[in-house]
Amino acid sequence: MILHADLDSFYASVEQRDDPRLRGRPVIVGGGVVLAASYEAKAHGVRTPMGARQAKALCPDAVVVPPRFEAYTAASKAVFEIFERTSPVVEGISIDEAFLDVRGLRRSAGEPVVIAARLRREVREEVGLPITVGIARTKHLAKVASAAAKPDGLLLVSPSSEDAFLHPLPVERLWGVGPKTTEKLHRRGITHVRDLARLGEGPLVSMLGGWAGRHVFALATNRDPRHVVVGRRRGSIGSQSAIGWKDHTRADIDAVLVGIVDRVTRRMRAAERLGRTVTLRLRFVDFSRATRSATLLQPTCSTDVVLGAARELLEVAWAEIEARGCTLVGLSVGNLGDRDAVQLALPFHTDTGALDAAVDDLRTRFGTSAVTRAVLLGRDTGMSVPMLPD
DNA sequence: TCTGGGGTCCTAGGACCC
DNA sequence: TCTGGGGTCCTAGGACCC
Repeated sequence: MILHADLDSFYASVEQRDDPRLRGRPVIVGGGVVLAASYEAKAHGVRTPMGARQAKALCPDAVVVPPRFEAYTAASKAVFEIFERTSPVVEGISIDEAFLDVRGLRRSAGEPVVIAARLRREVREEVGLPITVGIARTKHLAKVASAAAKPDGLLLVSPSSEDAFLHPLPVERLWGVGPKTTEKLHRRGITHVRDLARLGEGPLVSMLGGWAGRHVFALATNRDPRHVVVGRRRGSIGSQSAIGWKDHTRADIDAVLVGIVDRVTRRMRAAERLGRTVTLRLRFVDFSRATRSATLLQPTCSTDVVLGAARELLEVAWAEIEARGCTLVGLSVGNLGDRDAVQLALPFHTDTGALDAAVDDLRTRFGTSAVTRAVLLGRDTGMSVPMLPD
């Protein structure tokens, strides 16, 4: 069985832990925007990412506190230490959640429910934070189960009750179905998971596209072969900055760019990572975005090299920015692409079912992100898999 | 619901190579 | 001189997640 462990309202819970006056009160972490809201605040309809003004209107009693990222990082580290000693197979998803594979631990540690209850108790006692755990046979079910059990809960979806659990859920509860997909489905009268399962794969593929359609159908029919992958490393490091509504000169924007590039390359050096692709993301007043990227001949973490590339990209983009007649309000630089790929040749497949199975197999063994390309060309395929970290 | 900063994954098309 | 299959790498954008 797989556990999905998810800290509740993480940032807000850390604030309530560290300041007793905040306990039992609605707490909002953030400045201009809500980064996290305690359950007391959520009860008033406060959500993330909501503007602070709107949040205050919904919940006038809320205490707004600025974020303390060092405290969250430290708390996360402490919780992950508990994860690691609970199971050797832990896959971190973000600062506040992880999957734990507890198959094979029955003998030494007990039933999954017992392991999960102990995990919750230890996180509460040792780190002082509430955490919710979903338990199921697959990652997806465990994830959906923890969401259903929040806050401070524990939910086991037993193998015999999987469809009964999944089918009555609204489509947007599936992990990977966001606002756009939900809207597409709702327009066609598809509101619940059981509707997706009944509809079949074909109609979903024509509605949502190849991958998305197959993915959503697989989740709705409770097929999720993904394994818990240990030791995943992030594939990119980036930083961004909102630069405000007023008009900016080239010099203003360049100053922001210098700051962002400095931050990114510092973090790259700290993480001992190199990148080859510099990506410049621009955000406009109407919240549209544009991306410009350039790939260097050699991977680097040098501030000067990345800044040079970012400046060139900005130069190219500038004309388009002006043509757009839109004020630039955000800027970000990311750097990625240092994964060294090795080529794998797949056996010759004449039917897509066998090919998909082979691809799925690689994905479960190496992780979804590891298999970067699987092209079906006629009846042949090529695929590249990056070398795994040590 | 009108938006912060950090990410992941997939798609489609073009340049280029043999 | 033109056409073609098979393939890699790069760029840009969309959708999603926390």
